[in-house]
Parts: sequence; C-alpha cells; structure tokens
Amino acid sequence: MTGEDNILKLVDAEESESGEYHLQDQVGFILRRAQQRHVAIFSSYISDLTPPQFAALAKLRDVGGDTSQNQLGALVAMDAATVKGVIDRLRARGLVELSRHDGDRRRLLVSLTVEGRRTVDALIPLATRITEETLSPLSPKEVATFLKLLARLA
Amino acid sequence: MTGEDNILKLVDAEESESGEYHLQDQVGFILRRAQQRHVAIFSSYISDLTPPQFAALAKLRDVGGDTSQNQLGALVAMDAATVKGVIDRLRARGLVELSRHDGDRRRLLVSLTVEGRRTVDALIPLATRITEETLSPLSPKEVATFLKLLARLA
DNA sequence: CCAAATTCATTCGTACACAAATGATACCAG
DNA sequence: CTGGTATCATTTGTGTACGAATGAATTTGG
Repeated sequence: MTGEDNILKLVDAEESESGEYHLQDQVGFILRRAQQRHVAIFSSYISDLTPPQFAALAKLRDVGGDTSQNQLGALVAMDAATVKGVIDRLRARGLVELSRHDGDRRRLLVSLTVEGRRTVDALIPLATRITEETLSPLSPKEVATFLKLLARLA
Repeated sequence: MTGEDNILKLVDAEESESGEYHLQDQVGFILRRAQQRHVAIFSSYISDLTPPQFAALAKLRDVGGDTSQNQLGALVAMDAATVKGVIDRLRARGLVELSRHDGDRRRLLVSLTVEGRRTVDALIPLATRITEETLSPLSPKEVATFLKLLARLA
C-alpha cells in the first residue's frame, strides 16, 4: 500500500485506497441486483410459482424418493422455518404431500404428487430458458467463466 | 438436438441437451446461495444493521443533500414499499430524518442525522472488509473478471 | 439402561421484496 | 382554467429468509 501499486488499480479499480466507497461497485449490491433481474425473468416465464417453490419441486424430482422436510431444506439451501412455509404452500396447491417416517416419528416425508410431478416436468424446459435468458448478456465462454467463479463464492 | 451437436457441450456443459436438469447448476440457484453467504459475512461484521439499511445510509452519504424517498429507492434498487420500511426503521433509530419538500408537497426528503452520518462513516471500513471477505475465494484477477461479468447481469 | 445432548419440526418475531390499490398533489394539453 | 395523466407516498397482502425458543423423539455416553 505504499505507492508503487497503482498497477493494482486494475484489480480493484472500483474504489482502491482512495477512501471513497461506492455502493454501486460492491459485490453485495451488484449480487442483489443480479438476483432481482433473475427473479423478474423467472416470473415472466413462470408466474404461478416462485423460484424457491420451483426449486423445491425440482429437487424432489431429482431425488426421486421421499426426503424429510429438513433434508430437503438442506438440498435447496433453505432453513427449517423457510422450508416449512414453502412446503405448506405447495401442499395447499396439491403439488406435494406429507407423510410420517416410520421408524423415526419426528420426520415428515415430502413427496411429489402425481400432479406435482406433471407440473415440474412441464416446467423444466421453461426453467432452462430462464437460465439462458438470465445469462444472455454473456457470451458462451463468459458464461462458463462466470459460473465457475460464482460457484466458488457460494 | 439430433446427434452431431455434442460439440456444444462446452457451451452449456452444466446440463446440455441430455434432458437432465440439475438445480445446483442453475445460475439462479447459485446466485441465491452466493447472496446468502454474503449476507452471513455482512452480519458477522455488522450485526445491528441489515444490508439494505446500510445501503440506504451509504447512498445518502454519497448523494450528500436530501433526496426523496422514491429517488433514494431508485438509487438503492428498492421499490417504494420496500424503501418505506427501511427508512421507517432507520428513522426509528435516529439515523435519518424526514422533511417535506417545499414546492412539491408530495415529496418526502430523507437525510442523515448527525448520528446517522457518524454511524455510516464508522461502518465504511467494515463494509470494505465485508466486500473483501466475500470475494476472498477468488484471486485479484478473478475478482476483476467476476465483477465485470456480474455487472453485465445486473 | 438412563440422563444429556442432538435432531426434527413448529412457532414467533422481524425484515426485506414486490404487486396492486388508493389518495394526494403536480403537470399538461386543449 | 380544467380535466386527464403522471408522480409520490402509503397501505395491504403474499412470500421468502432467518434467529431464537419450544416440544417431541432419537441418539449417545457412561
């Protein structure tokens, strides 16, 4: 930090050691806006399900068998309280159903109903397009780079 | 989709045309997890203010003069209803104050109180470290690349 | 085998986030 | 000047998101 390092300005050019702090250039802020844009794209394709609801269904689809609510939560990165709300709403719509685990009476198994399964299957192609549109400002090569770096931050 | 195009696998290698859909590999999902990690880091450094609250304060700090609630909302990417809640809470804590615009009685001007100003100033160094820690899994060069690409998605 | 620690789910409270509806004010065209 | 339109803020309703507390059931250590 003693003088020679203005070469490093390329690295953190957004604010460097100048004492300035610009909200616009902070990862957290940009991350939040990217999220917002993604959610907007999502709901333009799928308006009757939220991203977390879809995530739960998609995950249930690829684990196949039943999972407990907590386990599912871990898989879709939601805490217990959040998962409960999501599952409750999906259940109210008949897309998932709950049953007790036999052998461990604490556990509540979640599974797709026939309609839930049909619904997710039908939405997968749209979900793929949502991903594509979200990434559309980047070239294929940039997409690959971006996803690799983003995954390291998650 | 008829056979020859496995060359394209480099492009969307995460799932390609195989019919598989893995939630883990979708931008939206990873973006959400990256957000979660960032928020966790944020609150480990600043536990008495949320990221949106800090964003509002930081923005007020760098616009200097007063701004209307809606204008501030645009600057920090929050809609009118969300901004109202954030400002209400900051006001309850004495960090910002509101006044009527003279000449346009619809507008509600938001400004930092002395304490609000002191608070943000004191938090800026922590905010810088939050950004650094969030980006710490990446090398400086990767950070530059990542921020450039992320900004294009936001 | 039993008490202590752990796990699963639920509940409560707080804080975004956004759509839609509403009321007040301001602006603009005719 | 006036009626239509746009803007600012607020309110309501729904849906995440998470910390903390609670109770029931299971697991573990001694």
